[in-house]
Amino acid sequence: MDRAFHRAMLKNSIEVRAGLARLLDPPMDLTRIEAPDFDLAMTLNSGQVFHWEKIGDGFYGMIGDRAVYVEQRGDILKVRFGETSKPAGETRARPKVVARYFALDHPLEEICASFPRDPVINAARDFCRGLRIIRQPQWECLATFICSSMKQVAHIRQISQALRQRFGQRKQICGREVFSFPSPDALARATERELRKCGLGYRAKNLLATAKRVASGEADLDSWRALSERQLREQLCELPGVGMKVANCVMLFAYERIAAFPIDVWIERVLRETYFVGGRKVTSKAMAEFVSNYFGAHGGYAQQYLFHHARMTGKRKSRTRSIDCCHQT
DNA sequence: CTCCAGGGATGAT
DNA sequence: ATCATCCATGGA
Repeated sequence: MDRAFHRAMLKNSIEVRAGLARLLDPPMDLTRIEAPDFDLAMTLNSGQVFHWEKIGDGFYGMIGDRAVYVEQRGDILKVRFGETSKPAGETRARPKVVARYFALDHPLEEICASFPRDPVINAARDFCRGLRIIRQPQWECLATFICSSMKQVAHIRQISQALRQRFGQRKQICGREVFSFPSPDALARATERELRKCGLGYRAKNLLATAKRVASGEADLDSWRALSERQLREQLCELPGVGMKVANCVMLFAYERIAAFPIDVWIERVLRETYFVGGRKVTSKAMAEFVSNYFGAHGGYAQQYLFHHARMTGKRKSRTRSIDCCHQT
């Protein structure tokens, strides 16, 4: 009977563990949000935002200071917010916040229809159906892209995660930990050495200097929303670690300036191979002028589609192409 | 192992 | 105004 007792305990233990495991699963009472013409996974993996983690069917991350779980079922998003530390923790998801973050109001059909017609942008448009330019918090976006210089997307994700874990606030969603992006003050109080421990390398100095400017109010990111495109770019470029490319990313991803056209190594490769074939000595100014004229008012979207398509179809410098012709698995 | 990455600041032409 | 060089780090 002693053995029977142990068996009963073991069974009980297993059932308890199974119950706990169920609690850690995404809960059933998810808020449903209609999201037609939207591809959540492609949007979150397109190199515009770096902290969402895919586990199972959904993504765990944060929108502002709220922990969020979100998964896509066809044209429906199922969402849950984590408990907030603010008045009487409510966990009801607020669809408006999610819809705004994922820019579900952007008229994608209209935007895509405004693209010029050529084989390269056509292919990118078809490949990236449902990819949206999301609305990111300004500081989070600015700081992350200061860290992005000469880093691969995987590295940026790693740096973002390290900064969040070390300097952000821990939250919980569906039994998992997520961390908020640290405030300007939190980073401004850090030392360069501490930042370097997050894998920042030489970017630590720039991030720290910019954090101090923002924390002190010398740089008022929110008030810059009223500026013209040119004025906004000017202000951003005065911040340490921010040049044309990063400024355009922040304008595109955090200021709704969807004409902004960041030119990184991938996009430059596409431009040179597609629109500047043979032409030597193409200055960066000439490229910026060309894309502004050619892609127009929604150039940022065209840029993001070209970027994601080029990256996913892996067209780096012609690699050792020896065995990708006729092998079978 | 080597290669390269969502670049920017700096100093020399 | 354009150009070369250096800057750290780690995934592929």
